[in-house]
Amino acid sequence: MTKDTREKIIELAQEAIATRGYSAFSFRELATALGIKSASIHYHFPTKTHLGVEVARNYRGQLKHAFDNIENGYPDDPKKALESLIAVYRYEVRSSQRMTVCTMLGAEIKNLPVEIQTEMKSFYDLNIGFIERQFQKMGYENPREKACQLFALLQGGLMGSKGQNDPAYFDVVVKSAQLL
Amino acid sequence: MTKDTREKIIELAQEAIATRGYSAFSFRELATALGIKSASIHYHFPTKTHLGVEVARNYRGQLKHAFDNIENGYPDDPKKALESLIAVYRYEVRSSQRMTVCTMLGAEIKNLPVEIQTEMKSFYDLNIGFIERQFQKMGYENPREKACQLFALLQGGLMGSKGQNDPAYFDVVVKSAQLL
DNA sequence: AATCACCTATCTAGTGATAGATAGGCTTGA
DNA sequence: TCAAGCCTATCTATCACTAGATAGGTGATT
Repeated sequence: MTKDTREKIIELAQEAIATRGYSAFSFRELATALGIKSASIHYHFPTKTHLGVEVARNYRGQLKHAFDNIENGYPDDPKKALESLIAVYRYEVRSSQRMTVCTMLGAEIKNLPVEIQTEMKSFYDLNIGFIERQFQKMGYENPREKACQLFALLQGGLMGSKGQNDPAYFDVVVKSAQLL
Repeated sequence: MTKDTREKIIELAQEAIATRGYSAFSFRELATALGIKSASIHYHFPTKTHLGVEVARNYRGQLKHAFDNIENGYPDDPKKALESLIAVYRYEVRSSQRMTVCTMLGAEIKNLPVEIQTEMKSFYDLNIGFIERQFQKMGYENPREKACQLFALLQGGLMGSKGQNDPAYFDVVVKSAQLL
């Protein structure tokens, strides 16, 4: 019951961060959305930094979980696994107003409390690690490098689609990943 | 003399936006840096939106100017022209705390006044247009698509380098552009 | 040449709104 | 009974923004 509130706060904060950024969301706005008062959010998270860190950790967990699922689903089909990842991004491009938490916090990084800055590295490690493993399975010679390249393409493609308000941009960009 | 103040405000605001974002910079901080009062900034720019639009326009002008220079310098060497563009990004990666104005405002887009959102499209048109022209000169079959791909790579590479605090990431990412 | 009107660029002092944060009290269920 | 969860009420700091004043320069009229 009460645990729910805490989780809902994290969920809403995550959505807000991915959509408008860390510095642009407020306790009051989350509270209003939840039908409670901003003071009550401080009960669960003493400071905005605490909440931010928790969102980051939560996001990290979701990432890990999603990657585990994909890899369990396609243990011997790395190409399908990569396509699943791309499909997630494509879905975000087409159906949401959001960036990725990783992308948004990455852009804002110089304006974040150090505790959150620290979390950033793990987002990249998870994403690139997942991609790298697929490329390994595919027998590529420089799986790590290729992974960095694909991930940059995904991030750049997502950002560009939103910036130009053109979902097709993402598809065009990702097309070049067919040189996998 | 006095014209200078206005220009210095734009300059400082641009730096602040590229570093920490539109929603994270304040009139007071610019004023303090200039040794004046925030009220004086309102003399030059009635609202934050006005200033933001002016920064965007100014940035657009700088972009255009930089691209013109490169194209005049290498009218018959599109490869060198592209290398010049990449060198600019590489320099930003290694020597500054900044993102690009285009990258930063792109991430924040859902939190920007519409007047500034509108400017975004022109950043992409300029960047991608420049790259496309070089690919045309190089006789590529789908210069526009290739241009989108390279630009996404540059944006993603810049963001990733900052997010991981690893300049080498950019170099690794851009290496894949050697398939030009 | 002197005066009057206006402009530029800044100031002081303040507005109301909102930010994150805190102290202390009420309510409810185990 | 007592702690969890949320409340009211408030604080301090900062936000963008405004009103009104002032000092110094420009320029035209007399």
